[in-house]
Amino acid sequence: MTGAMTLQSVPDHSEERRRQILRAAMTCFARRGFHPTTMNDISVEAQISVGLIYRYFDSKDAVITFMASEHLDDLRHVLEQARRAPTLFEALELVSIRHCEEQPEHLHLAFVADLFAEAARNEQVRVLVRDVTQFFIDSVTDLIAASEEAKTVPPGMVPRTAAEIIVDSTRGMMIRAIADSSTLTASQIRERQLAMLRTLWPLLFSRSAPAARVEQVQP
Amino acid sequence: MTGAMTLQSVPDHSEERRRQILRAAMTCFARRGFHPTTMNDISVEAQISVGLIYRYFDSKDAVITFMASEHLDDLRHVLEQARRAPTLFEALELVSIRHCEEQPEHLHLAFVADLFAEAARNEQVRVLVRDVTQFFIDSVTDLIAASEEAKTVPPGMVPRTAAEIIVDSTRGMMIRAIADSSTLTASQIRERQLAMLRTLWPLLFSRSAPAARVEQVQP
Amino acid sequence: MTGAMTLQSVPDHSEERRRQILRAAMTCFARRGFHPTTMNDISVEAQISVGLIYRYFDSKDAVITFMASEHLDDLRHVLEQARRAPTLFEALELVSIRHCEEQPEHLHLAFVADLFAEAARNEQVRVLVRDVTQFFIDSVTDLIAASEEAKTVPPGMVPRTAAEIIVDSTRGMMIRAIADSSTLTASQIRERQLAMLRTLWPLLFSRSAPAARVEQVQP
Amino acid sequence: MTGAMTLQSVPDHSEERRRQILRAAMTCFARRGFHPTTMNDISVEAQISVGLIYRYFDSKDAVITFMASEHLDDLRHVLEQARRAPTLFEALELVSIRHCEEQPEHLHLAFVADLFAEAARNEQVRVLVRDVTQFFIDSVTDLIAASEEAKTVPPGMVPRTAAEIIVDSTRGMMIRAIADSSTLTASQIRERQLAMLRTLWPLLFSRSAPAARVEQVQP
DNA sequence: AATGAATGAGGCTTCATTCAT
DNA sequence: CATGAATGAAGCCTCATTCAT
Repeated sequence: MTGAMTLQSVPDHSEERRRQILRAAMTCFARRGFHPTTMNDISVEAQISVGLIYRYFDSKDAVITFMASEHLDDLRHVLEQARRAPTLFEALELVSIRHCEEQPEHLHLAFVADLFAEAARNEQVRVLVRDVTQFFIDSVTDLIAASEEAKTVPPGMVPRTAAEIIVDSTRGMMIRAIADSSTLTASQIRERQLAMLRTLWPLLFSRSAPAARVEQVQP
Repeated sequence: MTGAMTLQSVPDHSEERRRQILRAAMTCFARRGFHPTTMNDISVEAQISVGLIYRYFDSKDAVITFMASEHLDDLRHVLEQARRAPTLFEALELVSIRHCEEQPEHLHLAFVADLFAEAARNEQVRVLVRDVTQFFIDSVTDLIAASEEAKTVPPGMVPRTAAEIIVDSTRGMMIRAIADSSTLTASQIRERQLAMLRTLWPLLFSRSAPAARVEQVQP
Repeated sequence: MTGAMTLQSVPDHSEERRRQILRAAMTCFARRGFHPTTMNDISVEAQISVGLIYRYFDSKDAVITFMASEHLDDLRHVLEQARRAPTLFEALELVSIRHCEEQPEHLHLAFVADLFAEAARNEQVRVLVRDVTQFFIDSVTDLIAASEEAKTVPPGMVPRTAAEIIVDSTRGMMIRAIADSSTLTASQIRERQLAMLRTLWPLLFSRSAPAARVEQVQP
Repeated sequence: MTGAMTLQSVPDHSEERRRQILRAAMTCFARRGFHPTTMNDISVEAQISVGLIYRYFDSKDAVITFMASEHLDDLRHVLEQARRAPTLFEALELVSIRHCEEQPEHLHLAFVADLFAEAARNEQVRVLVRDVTQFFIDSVTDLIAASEEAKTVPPGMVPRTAAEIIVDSTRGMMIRAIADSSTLTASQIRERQLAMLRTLWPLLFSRSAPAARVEQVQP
């Protein structure tokens, strides 16, 4: 039995270390951003030596890239949950709130903002961000298409368009949240996010009538 | 007289140099981001010596901060124009398209993304971004409030809320554009931006009448 | 009995390990040289852990120094054989070819070159190289002095001088072999070495008679 | 006139710096070898900052490679002189003695040994060493072929073979000199080098007769 | 005896900034 | 005003060595 434990705990420990490093890196990245964060910062935060980080990651860039791919995994997880939500609204609530929600300790808004900035210059990260975004929109599109509400959308509004509006405005608001982060608390920001969703909701889904009007606007 | 000329031409020339440096910096920042851009990169781009940059700016950070404030000025200028647009739609078009429009050569998306990322850690930049955002929303709110369309919004939709939706989704879409920048051209991105505005438009404003007006907006 | 076995097998096993490490180190050194070879490289090559190397050697430098002294032992061994060779030519052939002969896989030219370079700065290694060289020349001198051929050398040619010429040109050619190692195969290099010896031979020894002897040497 | 001086001294100064760095590097390399020498060592020796070295050389490896190519240039220069020597003996004397002669301050034997060791692992250096060697042998071959002495060589001895023997034994002796450098002075080493040449000389060139003998040795 | 995770000093290199010309 | 050579702190990464297991 001890043998079994050992067999299990050896890779376990290794994985634990990896996570410890990633957690420390996230803390640092959230605090100062990718580029200004030094490998030493991370090692201090993780309470290990610099050299040890290189046993688990090839380079600083590898840490960033790995962290970005973790972000994609997180998102997948959230959307998995969303798919199981009883109503579309609850599903979207989960998605738009959880998307950039806080880590145990702090919002990783800063991390996500850095990720986007990094995407502008790092091909690998750009592809990741594109995948995340694509997956995000696709999933929300599916959620909408499968829902009751999709049956009563305004004319011209297709699930994908609605999904894009939701995803984009969520992200735009997130950016806004960064600027407001020293004035607003995390829960206030979350509340605001929610409020926007509640406002968009009836515009996107409920309704039946104003077809004529819209027709003219969209040539 | 030489003295007078000098007195007059120096600040003139000085301001020109300043702009030359800023233009070069923007090109570099758009290309590689703040942190990876070196002072040397800028000096080469501006075709001057490194030392000269320090005659006009205290430090690299000062260049970044100054550039951020320029961004605010640009925005003010755009909103000034928007205010003079004949219709709300045209005004919003100006605002949401021009917001992240291209430099002579390329979109400065990367610069804006970096600005947001920087906002997460640099108090000075954060305040600037907050101001930009605030000013942006306020202006759009004013535009809406002053327009004909505001009279026919859906129930519960106030000008400020509509403004927030427009601003946020514009920004969210801009982020999306970064990830897609290697796949899409600048004009395709601009077109997409425009399409979203056209979709949001009837949702936000039309509820009953002003069809005629809108007709004219869409030639 | 177990005790006896342990007492007997431990040093045995220990010596085996030592050799295993040295063999691995030689392979690495031959491949990349002293300095670029890491302790990890050696441990991987020897299929043991890094830590274990330190049970057998105090430091990386100790491995190098020990290996250098092994080189001296090898040489002693070769010269021992040479002394038992039937003719001087065969003896010299052994000496000048075997000197830098191949490991199972490849010439350890690189190792020897590193050894010489190291000699220029490491007193311990320098002394070793001096001893090797001295021993080498002395042995060849003895071989010559004891041979038939020594009786018919050109005027002014003493055994030691002939030995020096042989040793030096052998080494010089070895250096040349390094530069040619990507163009020539190990056996081509060996053949070249041999050809030089055949050329030097009549210059150094023949002056009058022992044709018959020589005939036999070259089958 | 001052202008002319300035125009001349600007590139001059740059070249001077380059040489200053190379001189310092050579001192360090001769003292401790390539790998153990740090960029900091070189900067201290050259009495400049580390960063400045990178203004003149791309990397540490570039310094080494450049230095190696300088070695080739030196050799060319020596052979140029040799070609103008009144007799073959004097020419060879120049070549075999000067080849590894001292810098203003010290023998760069250690540098050359390191060069050979480096050749075993660095393609670029290997090619350089090959070129140096080739050029060396070719030049000596030409010297011999053009000389009076070439008319009276022992049968079977062609200029190229004689050149190879001279070059190889010179190099082998140089290696030997490293091991003896703490026991012998530079001039003693030079004298020994010269003595060997004097011994080889009559073997290689003078002569007429012993054709029959040699014939049998070389099947 | 054996492992290999962990350490941390130290190497190479970059780059913001200064300053003599 | 303008240059760009020069500086040196600081970052990333490697690797000899140690030590708990």
